[in-house]
Amino acid sequence: MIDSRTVATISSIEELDASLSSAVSRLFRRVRAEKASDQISDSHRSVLALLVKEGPRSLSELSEHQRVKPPSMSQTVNALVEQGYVERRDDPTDGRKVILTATASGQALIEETGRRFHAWLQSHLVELSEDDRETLRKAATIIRRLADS
Amino acid sequence: MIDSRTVATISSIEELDASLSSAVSRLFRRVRAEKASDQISDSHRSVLALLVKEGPRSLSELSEHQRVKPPSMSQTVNALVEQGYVERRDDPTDGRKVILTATASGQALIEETGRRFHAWLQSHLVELSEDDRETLRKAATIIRRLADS
DNA sequence: TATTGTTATACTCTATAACTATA
DNA sequence: TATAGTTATAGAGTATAACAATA
Repeated sequence: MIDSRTVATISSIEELDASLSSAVSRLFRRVRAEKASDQISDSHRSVLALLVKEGPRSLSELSEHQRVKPPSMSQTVNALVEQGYVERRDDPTDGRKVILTATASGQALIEETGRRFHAWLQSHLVELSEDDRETLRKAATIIRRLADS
Repeated sequence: MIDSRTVATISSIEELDASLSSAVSRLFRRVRAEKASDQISDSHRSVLALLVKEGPRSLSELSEHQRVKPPSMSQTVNALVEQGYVERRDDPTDGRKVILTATASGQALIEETGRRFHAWLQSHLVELSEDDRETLRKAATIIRRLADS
């Protein structure tokens, strides 16, 4: 049964949907623009950041996590190894596998990249009212739940 | 001067930054995954959606809006014209310009794409409490302000 | 001269197919 | 046989450089 209250809810959900989609998409583009002033590409940084934050991984683990095929990840890893950001060594327990580890230089790069973006976002967050920040805190939790569901 | 209260604010802003960055990034990836089940690529759809929603544009207007160089946009537009989603005609008032317009087929494609994604998001939004939706409404406004600043 | 757009060419990231080496 | 990874090759999207046409 659809009464007037249900109709109001549907309409407000469509508006929320449109508003939220647009806002998130704009923020994401802004994030990308900040990151773009970097030496390293988005996909390379994303792999390097995973190795820095979550430790060594095999090639297939990386390719699954980034949702690319193994040959693509192989190429990405090659570039990172050549640039000295990642070290590749054989897995002693399984000769088919390789273990990819971020080097000190790779760690430093990720920290610098993060520092720059977060400096941008934080400088804007600090200008908000505490009420607005509290709203964003709650929203982040809700958005994360939505994205993971 | 940094007192204990300032320190507390800095720390909470760092946490909000981390939490918000992560949540937005996850939602965006989820959005992309929904869209990926499409015939048309992300960059092409983005251009077509602009023409559908905001009306005819010149090539340089499109390239500026999407932040790509004119030759790249020229190629994107070529593909959309070949597929029948966009019509290209000369600007009667300025012989250098071209006017790009979405065709009926292009409009239909964007509507279908939107329908599918919004169905996903809306189906999740209706499951939230009204309080959570109100939080998201406020957050969308704040996030948009952040992204545009 | 400056602006609008196109063509030619190259680079990056991704994919599929075919292969090697190991389990 | 199945799994982990690499090499070869191709396609999509982007860029720069050089160009043509118009203002």
